[in-house]
Amino acid sequence: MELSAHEIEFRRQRLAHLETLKAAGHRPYGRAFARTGPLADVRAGFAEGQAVRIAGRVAAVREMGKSIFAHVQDGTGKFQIYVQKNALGEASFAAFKAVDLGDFIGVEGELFTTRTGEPSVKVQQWELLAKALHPLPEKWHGLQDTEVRYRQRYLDLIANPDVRQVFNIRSRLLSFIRRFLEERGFFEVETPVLQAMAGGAIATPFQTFYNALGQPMYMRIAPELFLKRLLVGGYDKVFELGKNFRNEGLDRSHNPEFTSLEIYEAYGDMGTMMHLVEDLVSAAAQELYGTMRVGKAGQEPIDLTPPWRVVPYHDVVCERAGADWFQRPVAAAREWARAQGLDIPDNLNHAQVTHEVYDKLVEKTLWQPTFVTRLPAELVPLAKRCEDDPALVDVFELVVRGRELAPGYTELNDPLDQRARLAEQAAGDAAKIDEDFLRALEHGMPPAGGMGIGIDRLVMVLTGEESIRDVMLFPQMKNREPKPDEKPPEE
RNA sequence: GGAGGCGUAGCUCAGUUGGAAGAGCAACUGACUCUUAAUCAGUGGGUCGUGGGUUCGAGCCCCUCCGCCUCUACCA
Repeated sequence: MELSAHEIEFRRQRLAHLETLKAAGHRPYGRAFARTGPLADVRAGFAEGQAVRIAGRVAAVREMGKSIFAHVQDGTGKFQIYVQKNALGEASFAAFKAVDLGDFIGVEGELFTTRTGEPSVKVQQWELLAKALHPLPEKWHGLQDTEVRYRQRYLDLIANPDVRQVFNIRSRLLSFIRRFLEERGFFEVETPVLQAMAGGAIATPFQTFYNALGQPMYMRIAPELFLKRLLVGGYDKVFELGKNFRNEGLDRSHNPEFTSLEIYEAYGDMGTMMHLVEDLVSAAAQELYGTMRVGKAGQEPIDLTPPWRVVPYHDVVCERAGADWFQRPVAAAREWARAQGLDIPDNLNHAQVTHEVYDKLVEKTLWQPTFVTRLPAELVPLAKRCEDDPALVDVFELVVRGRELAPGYTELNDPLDQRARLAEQAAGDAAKIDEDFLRALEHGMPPAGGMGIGIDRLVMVLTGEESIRDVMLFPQMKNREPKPDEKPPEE
């Protein structure tokens, strides 16, 4: 990339400072530095006059002639240091003036409190740990440009402390989920991401090629079919926490690569799963926030206190479209839907019109956690039919903030029905039927409840973030096309 | 895929009717031994996303392309 005159000048200055520091005996990029502890711990254990060693990135410098105040920042917070000429000596103090914003330094000194009451370190010795050759983003407004924030997330993390909070929550959530499930006897497993056939959901997979085997491969779109093989194999309670990949568009609730939690429990059903997810999510909120009411200030809070509302698909559609909805002729249904502003082609049958109504008019109004149950069978090929109505399946969709958060099923364990429904879905293309999975089912899979929950969307619910990109450290971004006269240099 | 918005200094942003490219922070020089958005004085820094067009003259108007954001569509 071409550098502007300003960038060239900036780099020249920083390299000159680096030379100054080297001449003063500093290593430009240091080795391990034994710290008293992270900055938050030093602050928590503050004792006047105590000797400490701390390290971090220089986040602010205020020079005042023969003394300098600065802040260093690490993963836990910031801490002020006080650098005095008569404490360091002429040479060391002069060298410190070549320290730039963004550099990493380690200091040794003693704790004291300034006149304004700020805990600080009076520096006796310091060393350079790493020189930064680029400027930090502006300190007051932070880094606003969304593109830079996502493409260079490290700058976002340095400049915008709130961003770090979101990812701390995400990390603690994952840890909590593992603890919660393990305490209940679930076993964490890992199943293939690279698959010869991508099943378990309806989605376009990413395709790749395995050279050694000479065969096409796919990135998984769901772990479901492998987890069910484990039920066949005798694992009663399993879960997998991992990435799925779907070759689709991206928007603020979809990233092509996303994290899901899938859970299966033998001898259970969808009701088992409803209780489990209710307990899991409400306990997570309690653990992470100390309350079950979550969301950003200014948003309508989400109340995760159990029990959550349970409503059949039939009823929730009738609430919006009228009690006689399912008795109306399809033409009348289409007409009503169009009057509501939906785009309904003439070839949609009644069930399809109903689903449009649910998708476009109902789901987005379900703000507080709601289990929508008893969905039409054709929407869900891997779930068991309801005992009292074979046209419906025994599933729930958990909807929060108008968005689907988690589906759960009473899993289909009848291999003959499963074959028929996969065949219907494959529409005559035998290559799309996972025979290996069907063979496993034919060996007998215990009745089971299963569910999947989108971790990214769960983090969105908990943190109140509106975009999936704000809960993923490195969201998918489009490549910037190099200009024709600016080909990457060959090396 | 479609519609709209945005792209100006390292960062955050102004830029009037088409008429000499600006501010704050950051940087540099100097002063200052309790500052914390330090202060004060001074200096440097621009391919106005890209390529073309209209015009005497374009940051501004028109077209192409690139990227980001929002909506929409596809997709569960």
